Amino acid sequence: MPKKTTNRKKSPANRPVHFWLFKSEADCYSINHLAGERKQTTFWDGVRNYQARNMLRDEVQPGDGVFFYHSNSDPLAIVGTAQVVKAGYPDHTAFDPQEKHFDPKSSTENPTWYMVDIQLVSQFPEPITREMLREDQVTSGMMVLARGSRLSIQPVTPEEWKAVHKIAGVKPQL
DNA sequence: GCCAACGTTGGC
DNA sequence: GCCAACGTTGGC
Repeated sequence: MPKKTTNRKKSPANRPVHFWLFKSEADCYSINHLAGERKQTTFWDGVRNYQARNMLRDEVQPGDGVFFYHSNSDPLAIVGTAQVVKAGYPDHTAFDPQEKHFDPKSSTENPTWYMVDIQLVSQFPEPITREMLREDQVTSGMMVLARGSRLSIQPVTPEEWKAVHKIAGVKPQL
């Protein structure tokens, strides 16, 4: 058997790597926050939308690529990439009344909300703004640009993954 | 700060 | 199960 040369985490059942876009308000949690974490890794808590929850719980897998997007910020942009390092597990911040995203419906026995762990892969040399995304044939179709697009966890196609890296002038590491 | 789009809640 | 009212998101 030849040695694997990539450092990519293997996905379950040889499932191909999927790609996602995670939104975060930069004031609340920016890519610099992630870069400053121990092991540059964090748990992605606070998602309180069922469609996004389903993706975190069922579809997002270790080794998957994540675009880090700053919403409600200046600039509005994809600012870098991360990789998923832990698959969906219960979001414990829903259990704690002290937490902003506390939800009494969710319990340890029957958790409503889920999160994954992600680790920083790269910060782009320059933020890839919505304007830049609109100018490119491939990326202009991304969900994040769609009118009224509020989903905080969004699927990204492999073509979009490549195209954003091309705009950024960065070689995809995933 | 405005407001359109969206998701959730709750009365019926 | 419908749908109006409401709260939130998030671009502009």
